[in-house]
Amino acid sequence: MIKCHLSRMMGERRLKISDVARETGLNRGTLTRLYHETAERVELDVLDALCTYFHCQVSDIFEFNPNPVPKGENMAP
Amino acid sequence: MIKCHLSRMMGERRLKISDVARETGLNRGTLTRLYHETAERVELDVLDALCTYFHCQVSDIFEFNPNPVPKGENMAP
DNA sequence: CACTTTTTGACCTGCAGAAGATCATTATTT
DNA sequence: AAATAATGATCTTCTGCAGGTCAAAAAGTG
Repeated sequence: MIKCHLSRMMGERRLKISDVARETGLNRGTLTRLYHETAERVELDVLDALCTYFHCQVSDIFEFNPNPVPKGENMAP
Repeated sequence: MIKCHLSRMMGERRLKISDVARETGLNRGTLTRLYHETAERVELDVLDALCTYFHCQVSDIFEFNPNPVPKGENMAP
């Protein structure tokens, strides 16, 4: 599965969704979906804006995990 | 800008669009758009299927290029 | 070479999901 | 406590991929 690390990247920088939305101009709903990993698609413009904003690569935001965690494990609150 | 390396990855393996479409089950139109970099969004399912198929990471397929090539340059044939 | 098969690009319609806006609830500030 | 900000949820609109088809181009075959 594809894992989105936006929440981690924001956490490391102590950023709020509203901060990123304001400073990137991206839609807050879009960021919320990426943050909570409920997004099922990504606009390349959005990915571009995030990479620019975080000065990072695509791989810092999206990671392919060939070994998804089995259900019910690693679910610490 | 976000660069898609699908054409390079396919070229290295001498794969045709129809090969990848057949073997991944992905829509040919979708692959054509990624191949020619006319796609403006990516379904995460599609990205997952491509990473699985090529045994690669997201960064092998998508790259963020903070220094896009100026118009009219590097446009060999 | 001509003929067949495969691949490709282009186009169309339907539809899934992001964009954009709004509202109620919850945090945070003052 | 009151005011402000942030968030989650929900709704409508709109963009562009999925899926299909068609004609042209490429590759394969006798």
